[in-house]
Amino acid sequence: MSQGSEDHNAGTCEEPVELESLLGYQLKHLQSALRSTMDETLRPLELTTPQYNCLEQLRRRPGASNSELARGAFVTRQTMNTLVRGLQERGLITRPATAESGRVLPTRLTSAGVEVLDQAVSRVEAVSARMVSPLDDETRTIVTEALRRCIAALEEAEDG
Amino acid sequence: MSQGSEDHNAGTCEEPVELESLLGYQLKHLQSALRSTMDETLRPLELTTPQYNCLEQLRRRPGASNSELARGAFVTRQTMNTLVRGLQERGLITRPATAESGRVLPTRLTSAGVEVLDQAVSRVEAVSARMVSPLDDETRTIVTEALRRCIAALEEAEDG
DNA sequence: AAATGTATGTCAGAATACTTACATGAGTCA
DNA sequence: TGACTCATGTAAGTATTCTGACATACATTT
Repeated sequence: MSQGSEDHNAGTCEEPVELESLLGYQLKHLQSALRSTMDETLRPLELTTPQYNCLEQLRRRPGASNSELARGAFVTRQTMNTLVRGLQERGLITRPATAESGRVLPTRLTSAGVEVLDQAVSRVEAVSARMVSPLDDETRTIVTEALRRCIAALEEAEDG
Repeated sequence: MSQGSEDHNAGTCEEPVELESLLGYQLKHLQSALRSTMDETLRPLELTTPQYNCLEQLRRRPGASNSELARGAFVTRQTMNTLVRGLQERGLITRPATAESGRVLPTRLTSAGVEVLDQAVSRVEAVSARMVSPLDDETRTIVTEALRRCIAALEEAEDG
């Protein structure tokens, strides 16, 4: 604390901590590396990482709505909408033109989509395996659980 | 379509693993939450997270080149260039119009930039502290080290 | 039934970041 | 010196994602 604020040139000139020891920095670095590697891996299938995420979500929740997919992929509805359209035009997913009950248009994988997704999954799993290869089982569990707690800590106090 | 390969529904229908147990998923989730929280925290200062990262880099490496900043922030030179211009127009950083020796235009924080950055740093550190608050010191070390190893594993085999 | 609140899908525009491309300066090597 | 390589800065165009806005459909309340 201490906000005498006058004689504290500390704010700027102190070299606070090594970047590499900051979780946020490592997080961003790893995310960047993972994204690059995944894009590279998926390029032969003409899929981007967000597109893959969309298909993957759909595999786990067949018939999901656009908004549901968006929440699961941590993007906005609008972003997911453009994503869905692209995949729809390519024939990888289907979506009814009109809603059955509400406004929800349940989306599903086509057989072509399943085919592409199968290839994508095996590639992505290989990347994922490579990423965690330096960690033993116990460490993986610890890290995953730790990240889960960090997420909760960030989100709990947020109003929305 | 329908090819002989009907009886291997394994590729798609198997529910492979819980999403929450996948490191990549948790990574994305946490990154998303962190980004949102940081943007929210920095909004009163009229700074976005990328802009903050730029200033923060500059604090650690005064006189860094645009390309250097880009690498440190995991964005392209061009992206950092637009970022730098915006901050320059706002008077938070300075950049010589012409290069002294090579083509490098060393960038530095202005006193106004230092002032804003100081406020930003304290806010961001609060967010960061909240994020890691559920972890004890040992776990933080383990997680940070684990992420470092994952980064290395992803990057080592890459030609890029 | 009417009003309200919530969730969805979608359009339009702006912000953001990337890819491609080119020119310039410096270092290396013949 | 000249050719080659590499890194930098920048421009133009594209792609991606967001914010703001609006209409629709259902549930709840009055």
